[in-house]
Amino acid sequence: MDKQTVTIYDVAREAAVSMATVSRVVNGNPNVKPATRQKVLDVIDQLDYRPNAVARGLASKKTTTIGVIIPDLTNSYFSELARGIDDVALMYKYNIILASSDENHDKELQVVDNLTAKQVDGIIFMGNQVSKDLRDAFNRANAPIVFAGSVDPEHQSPSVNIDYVAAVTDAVAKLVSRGNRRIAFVTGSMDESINKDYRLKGYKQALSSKRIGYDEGLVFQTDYSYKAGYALAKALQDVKATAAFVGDDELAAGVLNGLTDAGVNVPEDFEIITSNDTRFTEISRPTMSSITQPLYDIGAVSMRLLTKLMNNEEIGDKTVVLPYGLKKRQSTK
Amino acid sequence: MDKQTVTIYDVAREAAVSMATVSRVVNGNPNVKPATRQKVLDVIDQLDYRPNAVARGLASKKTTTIGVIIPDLTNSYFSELARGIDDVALMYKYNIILASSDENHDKELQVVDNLTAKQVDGIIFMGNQVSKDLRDAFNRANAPIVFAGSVDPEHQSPSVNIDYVAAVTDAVAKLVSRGNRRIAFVTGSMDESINKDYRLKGYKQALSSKRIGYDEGLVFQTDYSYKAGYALAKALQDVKATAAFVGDDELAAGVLNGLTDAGVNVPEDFEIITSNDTRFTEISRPTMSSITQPLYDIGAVSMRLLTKLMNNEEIGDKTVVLPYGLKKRQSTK
DNA sequence: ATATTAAAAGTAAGCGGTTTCATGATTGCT
DNA sequence: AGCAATCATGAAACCGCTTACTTTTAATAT
Repeated sequence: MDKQTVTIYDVAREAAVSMATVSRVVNGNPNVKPATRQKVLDVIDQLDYRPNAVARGLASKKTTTIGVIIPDLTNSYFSELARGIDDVALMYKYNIILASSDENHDKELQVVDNLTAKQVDGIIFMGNQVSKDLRDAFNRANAPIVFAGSVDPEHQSPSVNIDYVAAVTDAVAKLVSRGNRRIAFVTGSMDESINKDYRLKGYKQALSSKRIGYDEGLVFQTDYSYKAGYALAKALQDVKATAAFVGDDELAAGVLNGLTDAGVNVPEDFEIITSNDTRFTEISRPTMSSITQPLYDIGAVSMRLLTKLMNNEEIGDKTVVLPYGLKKRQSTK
Repeated sequence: MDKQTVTIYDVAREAAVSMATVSRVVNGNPNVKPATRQKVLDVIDQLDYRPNAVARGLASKKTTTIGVIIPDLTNSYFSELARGIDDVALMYKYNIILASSDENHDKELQVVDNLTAKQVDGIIFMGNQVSKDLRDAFNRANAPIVFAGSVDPEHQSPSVNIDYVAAVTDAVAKLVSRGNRRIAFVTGSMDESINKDYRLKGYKQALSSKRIGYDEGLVFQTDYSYKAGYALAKALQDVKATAAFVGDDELAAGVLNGLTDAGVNVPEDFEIITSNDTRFTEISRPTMSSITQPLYDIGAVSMRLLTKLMNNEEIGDKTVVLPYGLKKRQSTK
């Protein structure tokens, strides 16, 4: 059944050297005479030897595998991050064990323990609630963690982000400056720190700096889906909002289309700014103005940071903040 | 540095049994006296022992890890499949090593060898060209492969799909029945078997059954991106096409918006049917008519099939064909 | 030539489990 | 009570590689 696999031992025998020597050439250890190295290399080639990564992992305690915890694969925001992660992981020869969390606490816990059992060398976490349990699980993992495009409210773990507060402040201020007084704040669950502690803060900040009162009735929490956004159209009209900041592009597309289908003209009667500048912002009609963030880079930088951590390199600031912007498209005047 | 990890040996000592016994209880082997089992379980609990999956993998030659080769994480078609895969993988306790191929041959090759080195128990492949080299790499992997939402033109590997030929035939026939005579065929590279051998066949079939000549000038190959589609608008008008079948939703959205922005009314002046029924079809305006496929299920079934294969279970037909449909939305009359 | 040092190669002990096989403890029967 | 059959456990080999340590070989110095 099993195809005969050739092991380091076979190579050693065939090349008439010890396993140690073979291991050395495989690992690029310089303490090998060129002639010997060549001989071994030839045998490796001839036998088509391929080192068993599992054995290697056990012996060296390094698996060259990292875990990536992602709330939702099908959400562009996360998949763009993942792409950045993936690319630099490849660059540094790490493999990725992808683990979906569905933003579900128990699942996250289980997933982390799982990754720990698999002895990953590091973990990239996307998600926005970190319970004590989860923190414990992280610690058990005995591997560095970095938060990618996700915020660690307690600033215990390294993370790479944009300045969410400032970004939202800017976005909402823009809406205000266009004369909007009743600006809805539409995001996912307020249990998520990014919403509760960052975005909402930016929202309030923008309002108060313009002397606009905060009205809780304008705050909508729902899930990050097109459908959820679409369904929100009526409520938005009911509260007489004339604009909205939305925390997710797909959600924003839903809001946009829901409103449009309800006969509301965007941007004339209602302005929308969304958050992630994913492809949805271009595809929808009207196209959507958005906060822009370097999604790919957030992923890439996270992974790069992780490699440093795994390498025990000194790193400066544990939290890196990437620049954001505001892109005007058709959903704002 | 390293946190003290507790091993099976520690548990054995503490519980005053042998490692073998601990191993047995961990693995649910029935040959353990209930009292002993309980004692061991208690110690495991007390010591917070967690088996090292790498060691396990080496000893048992099973890693409970599978490889998933995906051309593009950010493409909804694939990420929807991946979600299905992920869910049932979780169900069966498998972890996923995600490997992006970018639909690039060399990368695919490297990736497969990589997964092989990591001793994955199985592989799910998405992609549409299988060179001899790649086939060889698959064989070396010594692990079952299944093609998910991708076609193996030589029918050597198990796969789960829809009937692409029939689906495209239906779609194009629908366009014809609306009176369109010049129907463009817009997809990705013709190097991909799914395009060259399946979709195109369906296209031709639909035309010839309606006695419409095949015009190569109506066939467009490009990459699966919004931009590419958008850029195609002019060419589409130049060849005087009045409708198009498009092989990817994002691409279709590009075509749609490109046309719209060029002043062409969809569907009045130009009808579009796309292929994957992803969320883009709902978000665009007008919404897009599409072939419907059970994306999640294709992924899920693929994974389920893989588990059977890994388990050496007898399976009936190596290629499972799931039902497709046609969903009329606003991009067709 | 010989002593000293550095470079190259080998030995073998793990890494943390699984699993085969042997052995001792139980149980069932007559 | 005596013996076979069954169950529960332990001993130890092994999975395929890395690595600390030792030995051998080569190079340089004296």
